[in-house]
Amino acid sequence: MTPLGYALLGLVQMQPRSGYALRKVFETTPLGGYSSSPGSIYPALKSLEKAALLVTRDPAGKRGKGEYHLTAEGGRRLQAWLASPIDNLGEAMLRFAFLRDDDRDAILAFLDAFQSAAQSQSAGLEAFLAGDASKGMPAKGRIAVEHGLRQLRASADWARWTREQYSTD
Amino acid sequence: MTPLGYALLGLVQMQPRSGYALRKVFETTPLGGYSSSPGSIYPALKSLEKAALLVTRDPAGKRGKGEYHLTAEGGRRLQAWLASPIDNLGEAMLRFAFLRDDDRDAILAFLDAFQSAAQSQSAGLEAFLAGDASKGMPAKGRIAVEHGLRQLRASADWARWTREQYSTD
DNA sequence: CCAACCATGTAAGCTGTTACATGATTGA
DNA sequence: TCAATCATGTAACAGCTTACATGGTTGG
Repeated sequence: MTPLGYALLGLVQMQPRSGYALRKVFETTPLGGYSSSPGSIYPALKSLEKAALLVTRDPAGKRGKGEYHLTAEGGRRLQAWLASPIDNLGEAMLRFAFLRDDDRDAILAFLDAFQSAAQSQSAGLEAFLAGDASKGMPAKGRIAVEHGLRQLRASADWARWTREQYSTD
Repeated sequence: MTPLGYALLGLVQMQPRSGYALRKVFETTPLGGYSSSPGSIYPALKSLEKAALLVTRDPAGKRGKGEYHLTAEGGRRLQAWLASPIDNLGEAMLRFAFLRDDDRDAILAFLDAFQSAAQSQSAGLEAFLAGDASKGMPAKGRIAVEHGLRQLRASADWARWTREQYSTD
């Protein structure tokens, strides 16, 4: 499953939607980074449907076409993804957006894991800069790595800040 | 041309290398984010060679196989890429690493453009948060966007900091 | 001599991009 | 009625990932 697939599952879980409505979300929000254009979304929806993670249900009073709903298996897969260990910080942010609002424990656990992943990646870059491997590198290479470090620190700061929001209210 | 292709051109320009040596660079530096494993690098090298942006030259006293060298056209393509307007900040960092150290003007121009791209993307996210499109969004969605904002601000800060390094020495 | 590393590839499969195609509905 | 937008797709192509295959060289 690709990030796009999980994004679709997550959006449908929040609220059943038609393919077109899902596309609109990607077009009008920063989620757009995970997709673009019908050429990826419709095939992805088809494949989720074939895998029985989504179903189209027709009615709901509206005259429109079918809306996608999450199946039980789809819900399980989404949950498993949300709870899996963090390896990729970019994908992790997508996960954060889909965590259940009422599951405070999961949110706090996520934030801790996210912060510690960011810190350990920072430590990796620092070790790289301190080590032999970076010796032959031109100055701008090292400065580019510094950019990566600043990004990781910003991520860790975000996690700290967000954790406060969630624990002190 | 993909980022990987440009990364290969840039590395070869810094110093002619064999395919294996190039792979090692990706394996042992943070540049690794742009590739992995032979399955992408060797085919990419072949295609750059077919496009006449790289050539293999055998000798150099060493008994090893051929090393890749940049052709005149390859140099032009690399230059054009380095000088093109910034649209993607991630790719821009790759470019920064390959800017010529002696071309101070280009470096300063890059940093200005990078900073202004980061700021304009920040402004875009802020506008999104202030606008109607974000109204229906759950709280965690907005907090995830805040993460994006912090990343962009960290990028802009990096550009300011780096610019100082380059102008005051 | 054998393990490790040098060194280069190929093939299958999946995703995503781009670009095009189609038809229905609706507001001016 | 005509343009815009709703709504859904398909086809060609390129790129990457994974996994496998193959041989040479070298240090212990």
